[in-house]
Amino acid sequence: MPSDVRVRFAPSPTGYLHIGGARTALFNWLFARHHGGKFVLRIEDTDMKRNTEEAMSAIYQGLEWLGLNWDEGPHVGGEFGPYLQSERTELYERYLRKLQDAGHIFEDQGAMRFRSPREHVIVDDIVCGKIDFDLSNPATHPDMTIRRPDGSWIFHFVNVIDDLEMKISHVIRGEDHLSNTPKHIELIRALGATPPHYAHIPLILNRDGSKMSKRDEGARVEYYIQRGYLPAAVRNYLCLLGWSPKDNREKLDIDEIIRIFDVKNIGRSSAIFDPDKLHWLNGEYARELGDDEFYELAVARLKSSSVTLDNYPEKYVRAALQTCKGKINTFDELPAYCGFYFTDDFDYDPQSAAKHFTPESKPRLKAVREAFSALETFDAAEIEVALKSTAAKLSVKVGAIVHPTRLAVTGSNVGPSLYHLLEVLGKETVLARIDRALAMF
RNA sequence: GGCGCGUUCGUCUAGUGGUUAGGACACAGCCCUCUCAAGGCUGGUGCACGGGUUCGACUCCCGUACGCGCUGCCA
Repeated sequence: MPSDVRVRFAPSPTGYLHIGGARTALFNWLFARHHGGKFVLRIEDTDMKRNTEEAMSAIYQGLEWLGLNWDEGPHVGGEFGPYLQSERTELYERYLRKLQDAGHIFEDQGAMRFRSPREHVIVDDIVCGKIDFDLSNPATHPDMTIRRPDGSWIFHFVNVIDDLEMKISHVIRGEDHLSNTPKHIELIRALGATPPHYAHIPLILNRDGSKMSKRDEGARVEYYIQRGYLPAAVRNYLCLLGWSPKDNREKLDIDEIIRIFDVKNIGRSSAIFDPDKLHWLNGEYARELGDDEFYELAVARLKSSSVTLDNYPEKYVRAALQTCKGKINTFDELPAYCGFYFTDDFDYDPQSAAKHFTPESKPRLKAVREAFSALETFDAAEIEVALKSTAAKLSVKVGAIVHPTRLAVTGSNVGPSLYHLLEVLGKETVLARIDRALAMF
């Protein structure tokens, strides 16, 4: 039996996809997938002035990146199209006439307004419960305008009409619309139709509790795409804002989420977006990546950074990146983490140098150089033996020679496994870099 | 101002009358260890406040405070 669950995500093209909007889309998508229903994308572009294809592509790209495929909407079509409100004006005219004929409309300075029946409206919300709104006072609940004097349409009207026309069964949207819902219901009833089911989900807030706005860093999905986050991780994190599987699991496969997702389990209080937790979760996903997958993503990220890979054979690049796998949480950390592989011209981190380029370091580095130059095979295992025996010979801890060596060869005291990194770099390069460091003393 | 919604560690959350209030992120310490991560262990911090109801309230009711939303010819 096919499901008659039909939900929609109805953004207005403002040029980017807001992270809160993405979560609203995600919850709609999950609901549709859970019930085997349809997820519809509708673009609310009634404000014609700045609605371009470029502005909309940010929405399409963001949704696609998150894997939120729509069953009906732009690009894919569907039997209830068109899915751009700017192409549906005839429909709105028809509905306006219908309301006029029934005597629900009056004109006010050129604008068309809907005369409220002025009654109590009970919104029976799936997450918020039953809420009684008293719309009897015109002073506090003025008759809403549905069309401006210039002929353009107001959101409340076209949104409601399209939900009706597109046979939307459940309206899952941000809580900021909760107070608007009784007005929408009035309109629907005046049309002789039955309202959809409603589910208003809590908003996502900034660290300081303020509403996330377009100015905030991290408020747009684009930001996470650019910074090298993994879509599965961002999607997983978004699921956890206001929803929980209730069994302490956090990292969840999307198929598992679809299976257990239930709107009724969505919380009622707003949630603060925590970049630290997303960062951690992204690391959890990044560590699970396959070698090839990691390599592809890493190369893609490095290509858009100042690191140049052109002069290095793929085998070298692969080996180098392999030593970074599991060490980073997001790919934008990569250029700084592995840059030393792809240039000999790097600076020594001043704080590390102060600590590890000391007078005692010189003889140690020299000893390391000697041990390395004597090696026949320059691989991680041999390097480890050489470093440890050198440390033993000098009667110092391994760390006492490892740190200066790492600093000399990479410019930093943080990075991949030293033994493996040296193997990748190769004997010649390593010796040259130690010489360069030695010249500092 | 009016109306609506909300309030469990710093943050995300579990919890629906009797729990040592659980987990995760972050933070601190320890272990592991070639650094950093990862992993393991340990630690601290929480039911906004005041009244009820009840033998017993984080849980139910009423207030207060605080936050947020709506109150547009924005969406």
